[in-house]
Amino acid sequence: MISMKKSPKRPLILKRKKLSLTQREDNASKNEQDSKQGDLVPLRDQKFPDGIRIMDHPSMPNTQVVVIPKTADLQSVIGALTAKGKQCGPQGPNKFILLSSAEGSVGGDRHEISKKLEVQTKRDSQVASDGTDLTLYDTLGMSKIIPEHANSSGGMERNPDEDIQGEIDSSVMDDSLTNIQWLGTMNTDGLPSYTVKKEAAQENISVGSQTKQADVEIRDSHTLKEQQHERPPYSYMAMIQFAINSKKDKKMTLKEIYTWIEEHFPYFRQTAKPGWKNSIRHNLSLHDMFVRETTADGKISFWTIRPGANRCLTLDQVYKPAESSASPPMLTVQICEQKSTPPELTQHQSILKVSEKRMKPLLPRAGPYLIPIQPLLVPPLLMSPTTQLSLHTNQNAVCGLGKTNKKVRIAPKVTAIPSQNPKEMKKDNLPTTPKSQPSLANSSLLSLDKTKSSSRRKQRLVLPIAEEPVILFPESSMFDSGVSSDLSTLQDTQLESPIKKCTFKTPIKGSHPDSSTPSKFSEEDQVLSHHQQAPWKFTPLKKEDENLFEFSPIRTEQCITLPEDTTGFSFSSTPFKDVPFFDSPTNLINSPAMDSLDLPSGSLPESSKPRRCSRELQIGTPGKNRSVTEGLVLDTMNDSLSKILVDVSFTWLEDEELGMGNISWSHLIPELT
Amino acid sequence: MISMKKSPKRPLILKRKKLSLTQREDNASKNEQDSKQGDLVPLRDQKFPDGIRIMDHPSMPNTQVVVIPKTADLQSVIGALTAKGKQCGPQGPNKFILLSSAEGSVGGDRHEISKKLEVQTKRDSQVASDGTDLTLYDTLGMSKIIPEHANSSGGMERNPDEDIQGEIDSSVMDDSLTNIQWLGTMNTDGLPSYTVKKEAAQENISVGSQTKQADVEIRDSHTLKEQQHERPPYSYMAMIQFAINSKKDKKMTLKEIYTWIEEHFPYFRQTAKPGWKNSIRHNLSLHDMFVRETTADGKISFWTIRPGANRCLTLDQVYKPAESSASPPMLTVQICEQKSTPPELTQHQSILKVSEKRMKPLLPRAGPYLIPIQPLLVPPLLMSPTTQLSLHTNQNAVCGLGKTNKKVRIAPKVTAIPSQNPKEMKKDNLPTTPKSQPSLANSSLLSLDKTKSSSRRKQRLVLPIAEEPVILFPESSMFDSGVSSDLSTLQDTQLESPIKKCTFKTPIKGSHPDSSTPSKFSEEDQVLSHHQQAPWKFTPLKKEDENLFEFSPIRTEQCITLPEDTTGFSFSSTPFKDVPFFDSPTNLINSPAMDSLDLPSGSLPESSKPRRCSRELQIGTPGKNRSVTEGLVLDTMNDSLSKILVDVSFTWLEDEELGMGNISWSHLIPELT
DNA sequence: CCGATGTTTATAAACAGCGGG
DNA sequence: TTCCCGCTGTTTATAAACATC
Ligand SMILES: [Mg+2]
Ligand SMILES: [Mg+2]
Repeated sequence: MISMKKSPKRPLILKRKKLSLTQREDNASKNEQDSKQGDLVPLRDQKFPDGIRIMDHPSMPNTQVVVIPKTADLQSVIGALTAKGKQCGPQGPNKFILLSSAEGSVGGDRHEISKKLEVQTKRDSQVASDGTDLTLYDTLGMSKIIPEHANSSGGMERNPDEDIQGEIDSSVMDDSLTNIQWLGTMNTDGLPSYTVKKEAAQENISVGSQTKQADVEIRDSHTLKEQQHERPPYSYMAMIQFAINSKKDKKMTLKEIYTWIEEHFPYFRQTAKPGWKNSIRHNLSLHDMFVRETTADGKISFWTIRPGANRCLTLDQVYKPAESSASPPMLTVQICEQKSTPPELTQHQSILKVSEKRMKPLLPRAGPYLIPIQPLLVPPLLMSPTTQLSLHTNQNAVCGLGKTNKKVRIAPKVTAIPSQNPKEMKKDNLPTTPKSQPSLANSSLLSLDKTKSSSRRKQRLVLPIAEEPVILFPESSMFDSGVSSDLSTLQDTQLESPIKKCTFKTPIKGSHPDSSTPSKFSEEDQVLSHHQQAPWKFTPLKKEDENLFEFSPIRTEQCITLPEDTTGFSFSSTPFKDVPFFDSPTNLINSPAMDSLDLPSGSLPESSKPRRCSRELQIGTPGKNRSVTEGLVLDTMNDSLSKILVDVSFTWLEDEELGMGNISWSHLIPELT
Repeated sequence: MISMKKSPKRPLILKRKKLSLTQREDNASKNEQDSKQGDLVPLRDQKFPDGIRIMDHPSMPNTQVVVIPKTADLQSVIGALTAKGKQCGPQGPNKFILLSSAEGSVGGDRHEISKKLEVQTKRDSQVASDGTDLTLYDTLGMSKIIPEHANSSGGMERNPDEDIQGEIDSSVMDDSLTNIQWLGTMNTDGLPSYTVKKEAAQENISVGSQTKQADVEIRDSHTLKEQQHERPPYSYMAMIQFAINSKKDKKMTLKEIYTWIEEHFPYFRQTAKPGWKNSIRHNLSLHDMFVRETTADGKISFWTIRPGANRCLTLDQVYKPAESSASPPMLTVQICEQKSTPPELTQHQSILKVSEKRMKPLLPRAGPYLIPIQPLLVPPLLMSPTTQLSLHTNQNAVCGLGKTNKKVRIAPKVTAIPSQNPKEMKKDNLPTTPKSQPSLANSSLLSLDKTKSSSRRKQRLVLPIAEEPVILFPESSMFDSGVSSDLSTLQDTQLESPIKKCTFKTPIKGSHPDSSTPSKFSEEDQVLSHHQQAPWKFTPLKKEDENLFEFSPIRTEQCITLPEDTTGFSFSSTPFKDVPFFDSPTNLINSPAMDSLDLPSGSLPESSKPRRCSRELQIGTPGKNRSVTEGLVLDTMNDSLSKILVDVSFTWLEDEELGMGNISWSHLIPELT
């Protein structure tokens, strides 16, 4: 009761999860190629017959980009690459970014904007409310999460071990609803309708005037004024990036950022508590990705995105058709502007915003997070059945996904189950000795809540060599860009409707475990008892199980801070071909171990210009000539295969190279099963 | 009402504040030495006649250490250094660490531990409750804050423009009380006495067994068991450092950290909500200073402090006598273990834990923050009266402090006004159009609350040359070590006693301004109305005044991540004379501009040992041979003069050099006025 | 003196991964 | 063996306390 409506505090994360595909242990000796799954092609000899091209990634150590023709056998390729990666070990290429050299637009690949925000060059038109989203279910653990993959619209149960494998499911999930929600209207739960009208609302525009133009972009949209506005599915970090990147010079004052966000996300003007601005400032300060600059006279402060950290995320990238076919694709994964960041980008989730197709508002975690794909695709490829994988490797080794598959949303398809689909997620494990977090399980709308699971980043880095030199920050940073999914209204519903008489603390999670990550529920209990001293303290330290982690990369871009040129590589607009990271990709194939420190820095022009990041150079058409393409990341150190969206803008990879167009691995995947 | 007792969420920060001493604008041409204040001595010719020695700091760029005999004219020296700094500009030395070569123990310099925690080698004994703390008042803005500098014990008002200048005031402020509070007992406000007994309490010890020994240190102390325990004045970050640094190998598992903290700070075992562990984990992940390592087999994770970021903070440093007279002093500012961090430490607050004298629990911000000293000391030295300084520069230019002086606590003296001194802080500006935050002004105990102010770090970096090369991260990091002050119980009192009928929202802060930094009060208002939708949204963007900031350093240690040796410079114990940073200090005097990148790295033995931070080498007597000495930092780029505590352990500065002993600038300062 | 802007710290939470039962 | 649960880690959201201008 205390907490009224208000959207869920943090955007509920939709899909994440690291899929372990192989054994990962050090039985590398036997898994070279005898991965008893059959068709293990060329072995580790990169002489892929199918016209596959492999080249080193210009900025990420131990990473290679593999361009595969659509006709190639993906499974074979993955098997071969995995073997190669395993063979090379931590010092050789162990991460592969797979791109299709053919082009194919997935069914439901492009969506319509569903609203007017940033209308421009929309491709085909498919109303978001009916948008066909590509949804995948991963077959990992989390058994309690029922598929709830509704083929038509309402979410009905789906028994496990079923479809899960083609995965490209353009069913109109209730998710479509969610997509629209955040745009306004769609108020879900009946809350006291406190339409606190904010009459002023226009000074924002006036203030925005200082910034010349460059963001004349939207503004037309909102026909919806005093709605209620759902919270957008983007994190503050993502929205700030959207805002800053919308300016040609990539600089914005705090006020402009406020204004931009308010204009593009009415939620913050209409519904959000005033504290949201505090959060914006907090994010600007907290993330070293955001750097404050000042005019020469020190009179004005601008916020910029640290060169090298700017993935040039823009709202239209995730919200608009993206009209990718425009400019030449280039694999800009993270190089963008700087050269001074050798060892940082290593992480397997280092690419770009993931999973949301163009113009899909409700992206399932746009940040650098990986969007895992079905594990069954790969497991068969290599290694033995992996006797003791993480947990579920075995069960889903067969393409028939057993129950317990989690839904994973892939880029384009927005069918993310809106909020009104009472699909019972395993609906039976509810009342049992509930000890897990939320399972509050109230009837309607909360189904999705428990269902989605996600995956973060770091954690469990298989540490190449343990105590080696140079490894100081093995995988380091790969600052995440913050776009996340949400599905909102879930949390809320739980809070508001459930009157939760004092004792109605679904035993689940009533007494917090020692590690005590606060849960919404335990908190509520507190509230009920009026902060009644709560029997805190649980004689700590229950067990002793240590986890096996490794090094954990430092989370903030190391950024050698050397000369820090930046001038030439703003990227974002005109594909800077001037700086050929690698001219001939082919001759780089099979490049041996490249230490994490000596990667790209040398290949860039050492014009040690001090600061001035990418500023002037990245003016060009904002968000235009960048095209996002689906790709896969194979991390042999991790034994993971993840789906990503690659922001293609790589000099050496011209249009003809990778077919540009919206390559959809989702289409390729079915071929494997 | 909702929020019961519970210590204030964040340790209330005691003293911080950057004092601007000069005009800072670009009228540098005229301020060379004609600072119409008279006695501007040797000009910028470093030929200081008084036997002053100047040497470059081994790790901080553009920083020199100046050792001044007690007999020297401080004012003159500062004036000369300032002129020099201004002359050299951003590329030359512009920060000076001033140390006294004589030794003098300030009155009330050493305090007793007041409790038993870590009893060992206490110097003289002066009970903390009666500890004579050195307190300064800065004469900056914040007019509402009355001096409340009680010469005896109770805090009585003191009219402005008075004493403020000798500043070394050993009056027994009620602060002494505060010091003890957090040790246990001292429960201040009457809270429902929920002595939730934690019977188990011993498993912690059992768990701690895995860590051999090395932290047998305390454990004796608590005669106070089921007290109520005040929250310690240290941040989580600081406590984690205390914990990790207590281990010989500087590694700890999460559990061990939990245990260590619980054992040393009963508050977390007895009083804190279970969420504190979540906070610990959060801090470990969030701060890149904490790095997770894993055993070769990947079975166990240890948390370590990133080499180069470890200031080797230990609880006994801030809580024990420190018995500094033991080993030879060495200016170890931040070198400690690594060499690979050239450009980071630059910041003017880069030294060590500040302000708390030995064994003072309630340190006023132990982190890298600077403890500013009286501004009036310097203003007269240089520059014109600064016609339009920040705000108050003029008014306090005279040593007579006008009203509006804030209290600033200096290292040793703990007299920080406990919580029961109803000194009316300006007691008159209370009811006026209250718009400021707390001024809730309930009778007793809240006086101190509003009084203390502090100072953060970054913000307003005068940017040496604006768009210059190399300046990429001007002052960069200087990760703060998190020790902060608290004075606790303040916040609480406000919350509990004031029943605050729903409408009793002291108009003060009732309607939040546009920037809306949430305030405790507006929150309470919310609570009263049961989260009543609150009239959010305030048509934002009031004025337009831009601030004049500059670059703002990235907040997390840049750490070049090169070889990353670390082996040799653990520091902390035996003064490593083996690594003479600068043999002959004198010949380094007046060293010209030294770029921020090429400073110390060359002077260290390049044994590029990969990781293994400082681990094995810094075993020695924990917290023993380091001695903390007061010093001043003159930053000519900033025109600031700040008082710091220097952890002396610098090879080239032997005992005889800087008299070791507790040099107290507070004593020197009076000479200037 | 206040409000906008910046910096940090504290807490709560949502998840992911893993290991033990 | 499975599955569930708790501990460990990672991030994001918010509220706050301060600082600076
Ligand atoms: Mg920042
Ligand atoms: Mg960390």
